[in-house]
Amino acid sequence: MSRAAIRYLEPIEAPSRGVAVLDALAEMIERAGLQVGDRLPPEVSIAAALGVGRSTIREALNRWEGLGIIRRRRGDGTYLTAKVQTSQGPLPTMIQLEGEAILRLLDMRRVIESGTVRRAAQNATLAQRQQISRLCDALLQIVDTGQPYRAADMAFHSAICDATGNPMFGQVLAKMDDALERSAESPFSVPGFGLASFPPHRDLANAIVAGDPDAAEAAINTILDSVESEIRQIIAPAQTR
Amino acid sequence: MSRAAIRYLEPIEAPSRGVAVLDALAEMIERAGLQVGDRLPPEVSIAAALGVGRSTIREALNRWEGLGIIRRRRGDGTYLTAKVQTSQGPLPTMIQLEGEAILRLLDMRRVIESGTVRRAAQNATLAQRQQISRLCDALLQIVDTGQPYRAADMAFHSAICDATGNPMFGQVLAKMDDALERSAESPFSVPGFGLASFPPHRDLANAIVAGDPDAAEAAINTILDSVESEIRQIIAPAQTR
DNA sequence: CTTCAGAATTTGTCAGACATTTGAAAATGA
DNA sequence: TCATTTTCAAATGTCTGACAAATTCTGAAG
Repeated sequence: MSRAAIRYLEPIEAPSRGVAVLDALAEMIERAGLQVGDRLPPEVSIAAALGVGRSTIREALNRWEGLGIIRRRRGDGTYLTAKVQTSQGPLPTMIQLEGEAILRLLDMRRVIESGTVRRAAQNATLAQRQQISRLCDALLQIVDTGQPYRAADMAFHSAICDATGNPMFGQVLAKMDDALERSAESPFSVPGFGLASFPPHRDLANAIVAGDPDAAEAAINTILDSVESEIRQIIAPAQTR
Repeated sequence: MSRAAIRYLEPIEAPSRGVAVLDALAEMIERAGLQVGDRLPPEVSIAAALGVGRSTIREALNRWEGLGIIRRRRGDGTYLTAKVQTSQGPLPTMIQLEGEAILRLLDMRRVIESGTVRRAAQNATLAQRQQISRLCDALLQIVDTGQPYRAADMAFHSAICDATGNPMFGQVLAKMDDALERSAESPFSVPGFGLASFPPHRDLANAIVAGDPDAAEAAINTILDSVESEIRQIIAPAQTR
């Protein structure tokens, strides 16, 4: 029964209830041991337990729904669709949740990027392969000299997307890039972010030029592995365990 | 003046106002030419122009705020902090698809679906595997008896998405489904569409239950192959190239 | 021209009400 | 007894109205 979970809620008094509500909810979910698929207490109960209006609860839950953390079904209830890890520390739970959303986005990106490089390795024209190799050289040189690499990186990956023959890959990856950059704790704002991921770029370019889809997929996975580990370090610095 | 922008809003009547409001807002922002940093019209004006309550507007804006698209300042207004990607997901709303665009979307879908079933085969819990197997049985029986299979098919794939542990896969695939259905030449409006793709569904369910990612990917590719060939037959006559 | 008080505007929150949908218990029928 | 239909309680979706709080604009006083 989801009813039992509401006893883990205490009235809140902090200013800016919006974020406070999310913190209280995250704590409740953890302490009540709610799992993915479980139903949350109804909005009216949550509102009553926290001593706030239902509108406030709904506004908070809307944000979570946008992030894919919960799913609501009219006439039924609200269900948990993703794991909520508060990490039990002094870290603001809200930040933590956004971090999990970033990791999910990156996982999504890994899938699309795998398909992209495979198709690029198979479908690229000779001119496109030369262009990719050239842009990779330019990118690595810029990184070596310590200059801002963002533009060159995007040009490199953009060329790969063009080589797939399906412009949708480029559009979708650009959207996901935007979403990452605009995130609350954008990894791109961290100085030196992503440097470890550049050496494998040479492997990726070589694999595409050689027309080897498996090697290209392996290379992009290596790149994304290092990016993911860097992001994990950013969003979970207190996980000393 | 942000006031001028509200004339691009027209009353909406679709069911489920929440998403309709976001679409209307995105269209307004585009048509009014609002840039990053510009102020949106006040909530009351938007609500009045759309003919909905302010609560509905606020719920929609809250999702955007959670995604970092807008920033709100109490007593001041709401400002655009990022280029609007219509609707909330990482995928753009591909409003009108026709001809080759459908095939490109299907190729995109093949990539995402491959990643989805692989993750489902690896991460699904025992209960989720049983649920998937059960839903597959129900789906095949419905198809055999000639009943409308759309709902059962969506339930089956939805269960697979849930099993990935990453709700974004479900969101993205649902959005692609919507795009296909809304398409000018929607394959779903063709009677008997997709029937050939159902026998391999059993293989897909078995592979996920057995936890075999490679077999699951092979099965989903077989399914999508038959769907693609059917779509080609539908759209090919119109393109007597 | 500068400064400051107050009005106007805008978002944040609350309360109550009704609509719509869902799920399950209860009633009905064979 | 079992299957089907009806009814009803519960939950989310939406609207209205109101007030609080913060910001910006306005205008008068110095």
